[in-house]
Formats: sequence, C-alpha cells, structure tokens
Amino acid sequence: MVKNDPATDKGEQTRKQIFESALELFRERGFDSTTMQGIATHAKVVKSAAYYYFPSKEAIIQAYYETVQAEQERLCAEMFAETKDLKIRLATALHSKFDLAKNDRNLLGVVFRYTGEPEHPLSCLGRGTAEIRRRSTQVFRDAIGEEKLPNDLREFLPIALWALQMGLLVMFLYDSSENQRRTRRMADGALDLSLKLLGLAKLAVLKPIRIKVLALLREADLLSGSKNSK
Amino acid sequence: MVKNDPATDKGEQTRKQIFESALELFRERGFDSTTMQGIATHAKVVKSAAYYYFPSKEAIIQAYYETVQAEQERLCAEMFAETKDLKIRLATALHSKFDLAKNDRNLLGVVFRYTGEPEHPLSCLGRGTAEIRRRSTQVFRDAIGEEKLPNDLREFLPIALWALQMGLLVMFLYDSSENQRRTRRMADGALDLSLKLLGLAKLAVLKPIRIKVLALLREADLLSGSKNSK
DNA sequence: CCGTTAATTTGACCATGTTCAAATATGTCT
DNA sequence: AGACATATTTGAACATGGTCAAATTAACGG
Repeated sequence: MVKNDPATDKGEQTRKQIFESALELFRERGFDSTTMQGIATHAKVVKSAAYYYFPSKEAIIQAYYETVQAEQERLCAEMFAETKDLKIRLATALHSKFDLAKNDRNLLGVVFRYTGEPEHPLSCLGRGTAEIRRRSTQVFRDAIGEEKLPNDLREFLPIALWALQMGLLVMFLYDSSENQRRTRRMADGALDLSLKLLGLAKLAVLKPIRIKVLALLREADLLSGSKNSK
Repeated sequence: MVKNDPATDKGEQTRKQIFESALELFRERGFDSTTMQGIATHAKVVKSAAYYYFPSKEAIIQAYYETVQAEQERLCAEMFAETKDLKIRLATALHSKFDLAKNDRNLLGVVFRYTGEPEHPLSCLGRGTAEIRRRSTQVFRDAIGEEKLPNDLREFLPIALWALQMGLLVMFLYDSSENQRRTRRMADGALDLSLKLLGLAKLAVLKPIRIKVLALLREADLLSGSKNSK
C-alpha cells in the first residue's frame, strides 16, 4: 500500500521530509541524476520508506505538480475577487502557473513523460490524472465566471484554454529567452487573439465554422455531451 | 561508439536482427515488459551488442519511427504524382502516417517520452530530432507544391500542418474507437476547416488577425526568419 | 600472405529503480 | 494495562538498463 495521505502525524512528517528532500535534490542536480537512495538519505529515512509514500520517482514530480496546481487555485481565487475584467482574469490564469514554476522548468518536464502512453498512471492525458485536469480546467471556468456567452462556447472555452495552457507549458520548457519572455508574449498574444475571435464569433461568415468546430470536437469526444463519451 | 549505420555487411545484418527482434517483442509484450536481454537473446547476440547498435532501448523506437517516416515519404511521393488536388494531397499526408502505424500505437507512444525535456537527445521537439522533424514538414511542403499562396502562408502552413499531425498523433494513441475512426474524422474535419479558413484568409476582417498570428509565431521563434532564431 | 587498422563481439560489472516479507511502532478498544 | 489492528519502518534482495575494456574478427595496403 502507498500513502498519498498518511494516517498519522508522524507519517505526514515523514512524507514531507521525503518530498522536500526530493525537491531540493531535483532542483540541485536534476531529476535523472538524483537517486532515490540520495533522496532517502537526505530525508534520513531508508530507501524503501520513500516507496511507502511515493509509488515511483516520477510520482514525486506529480505530487509537486499538484502543489503548483493548488497554489494556482489559491492565487487565482484571490485575483478573481479583485477584478471582473475577463482579459485580466484569463491572463492571470495563464500566467500564474508559469510564475509558480519558473524556477522548476527542468522538473516540470517530467510531467510530460508518459503523454504518449494512455494506460500509464502518470500519463498527463490519461485516467490517472483526470482529477488534476479537472481542477486545471476549473480555474478557467472560474475565470470566465458569469461572462455573457453562448452555451456551446461556455463549454468549449475552458477546455480550449486548458489545451492552450498545456501547449504553452511545453513552449515554456523550451523557451531559452530570459524569463521566458517569448512564451509570455505568446500567451498574451494568443489570449488577445482568442478574445478577438470570440468577438467575431457571431459574424455571419464565421458562424458555420464555429458550429463545425464544435461539432467536430464533440464527435472527437473532446467535449462532454457527445454520444461517444462513456 | 555506436553504429546507426554499420560499416560492414555483417554489421548491417546484426543490426537488422536486433531491430527486428526488438519490434517483434515490443509488439508482443509491449515496450516496458520487453528487456534488452530478451531482445538480444532473440536476436542471438549478447546484450552489449544491442547497445553497440542502439544507444538505448528508446532509441530502437526512434529507429522504428524513422522507418515509418521513410515509408510515409515513399507513399506520399507516389500519391502526389497522381493528383494535383490539394485537399487529397494533404489528406494523404495526414492519413498515411496513421495507416502505417495503426498496429503499433503502443510503440509509438514512446516517441513522446521526452517531450518535456528539451536537452534529451530523443526529445521529439529537441535538437536531436531536428532532422526527422524537417523531413516530416517537408512532406507537407511537397503536398502544397505549386499551389498559389501568399509567401507568409506558404511558410506557415507546413509547420502548422506538422503541428496538427503531432496533435492528431497523440489523439490517435488515445483513440479507442474502432480503427481510430474519431481521429480520422478529426483529421478530415481539421483539414476541411483549414482549407476553408485559407479561403477566408483574404477577407478584410480577418486580414489583421492573420498578420497578427504570423507575427506572433515569428516572434515566438516558431517560424524561421525571426530575429531571435540562431 | 602478413601486419596493421578498424569494426564488431563478448562477458563481467555497475547503478539504481523497485519489490517484499518481516519487524517495529503506534493507536484503539475493552 | 493488555490485546489487537493498523500504520510505518526496515534491510535484504531483485530486475534490468547501461558501461567498459579486452578479445575477436574482418578489411586492406604492401
């Protein structure tokens, strides 16, 4: 059995020691060059204790990603209370994750390791990560809030924004410009463009396209409410 | 030293044995449950011989992906000689890779393992895979051929189509519908839409957006010709 | 055919992620 | 307190990806 959530105080303590030792070493030497033995030693436990709390080395990164997610939720909730301006809210949602992770770009890459392996419990698109994905889209749903929107777009937008964020996150990892300026600008530009398009969405020429896009995504099971979803 | 291209006949033979044994076992038991020892034994060589020809287990998958790429180039060249119809040519380019890999979806996922790790030699977006990426976009460039197009779009399209294909490839891996019908339809739909948009691209209202998109991508270094590329 | 060089093959070895059954500590109920 | 259950800790082992220096084999110029 594995303890994501230890039952006792001492257990929680141990888990925290291991988690923090791991992060410290990952940051210092990188993910691959850090050994479980090293982590355990640094946390003053024995190697197999680490496996009592984390099913694998990658799972520690996953746990880290969840702390980032939680922080983002906190930050965004705070900011969303301050302004009703959609653009600002969306920009906050997009940028906050980058802000939180900007010093851990090497760690974050591991989150994508099993992207191409649907059955892997840590696949960032798989079953095992559905919950954190839900939380991630929820942030965008919250950002959109009560904004006046047709129903189909209200459903579509958070998922599209989540996808945008995932894409930008990859770009972020590869971005060698100082402070990831390029990714930041791309985020702003993409947002700007999306909002412009949203404004144009009711345009006559574009209406059939919008219908088509949504139908396509629905059939592809990328939006809920499809006949295929199960 | 590692031999991607053995110097002697016998070497080539050995490499082939190892490669084919590996594929056979991967297909039979999956990537992770297949051991290098098993591959070597099946190929009637010793384990370290496998490492003489392939730097890592994942590198065998990379080699497999290259054979798929080569096949796609052959197939497409053939089809491109048959018709000048842009839509058919692009559909061929998109679908051919799926056709070639449809029985190896579990293998193909490994190609994405280092997506989030820019420095890894097998990162599908990194330096080490630049050449195969170039070949992959070249197929789309060839598909577009002599089609009348503004210069900026001519530069942009192949890259966008390559990105579309990568995205669809991931979807393909997750697609549980029989024969990956959903991904196929998505490909057709996306293509249809892209061509419609291409037709609309000259529309007055959309012109500034098109300019903006291209400028954004150029700044992000996703298109060549940027001041940032080096 | 001989010697030299380069290509290939070999087996022994290592590092490390992961497993597991047993031991110990901790909490809980009576 | 004592007994029982549950949570945690432990150390010993394993499986496997990967390395390496040495041995063997092929290629080639003279």
